[in-house]
Amino acid sequence: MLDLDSVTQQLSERQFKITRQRRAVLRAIAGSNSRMSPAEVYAQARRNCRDLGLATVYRTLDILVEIGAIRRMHLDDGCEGFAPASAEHGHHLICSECHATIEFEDCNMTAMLKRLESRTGFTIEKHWLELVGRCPECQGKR
Amino acid sequence: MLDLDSVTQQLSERQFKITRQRRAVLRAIAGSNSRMSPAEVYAQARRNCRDLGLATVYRTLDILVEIGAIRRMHLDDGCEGFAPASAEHGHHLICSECHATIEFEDCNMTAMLKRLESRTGFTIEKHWLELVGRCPECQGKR
DNA sequence: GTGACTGCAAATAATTTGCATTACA
DNA sequence: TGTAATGCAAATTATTTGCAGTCAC
Repeated sequence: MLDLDSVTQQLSERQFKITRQRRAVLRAIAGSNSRMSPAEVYAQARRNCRDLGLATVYRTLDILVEIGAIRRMHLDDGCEGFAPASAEHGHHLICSECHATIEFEDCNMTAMLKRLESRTGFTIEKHWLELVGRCPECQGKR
Repeated sequence: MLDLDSVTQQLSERQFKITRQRRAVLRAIAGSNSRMSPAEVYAQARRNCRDLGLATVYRTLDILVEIGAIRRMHLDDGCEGFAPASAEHGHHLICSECHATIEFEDCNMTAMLKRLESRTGFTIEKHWLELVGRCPECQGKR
């Protein structure tokens, strides 16, 4: 879930203006419980802001990633999905059927990372983890 | 690393023809120690096969993903990187500076996945993990 | 021999940019 | 009011497709 007030505040602090268009994009993302493509965000946000342009959606998504309000995700068919990222260090669990998306934090990988660092000589800076499965509602389907 | 002979054999078994172009693409990927974009594969493979077309590279990469010889990766700047995937269940560790790529298998997540399944009600089908860091050679740089 | 494979060019899709205009703060 | 942000259209980039010719088996 995305907390509109706190994101809005963050935008202000960073000197970004709170425009009607940005508000519409935020509401679109906050109102969805699944990861969205730029086109989906556009379609949804347009309902609240009829003169929104697709380019603005791209520009806004970039800003939201920059301030950490949403996170870029990998999708099976390619890339460029976005989902809210409320947690400082969060990952996503996505339903392969309906794309419902849940954020979780306890990935518990420090021990494994340490082991890998000493084995490879790499210094690991970050990790990227996504889980794909079936949400409770979709488990019967297909 | 990519074992040319075994991939070639897999291609044959699946009734794919071993063409000069496919060989060049395979050699390009096998000869690199880092993840490559389609354009990089094309540039490299072209050195061994001057009349190679970019479309063929795309078609070949699709086939290689299909037979599991390489794996699609997420890159920070977007998507569509490819790296060899020799292990049945492997993940990648990528250097953020030079893009050197190492595959590893022991991700050790079963306990965490179980916990998450019971907490969320999801059935987790697969996970996607990538680590980004600095390889030994690049640790001084920047 | 023949069907899968190819290069090329054209088509499509996705994203970014330039610029005159608008609207936050 | 001044400047960042916008919509639109054009430009760019990435990927896919159609098709006549080619080549692996």
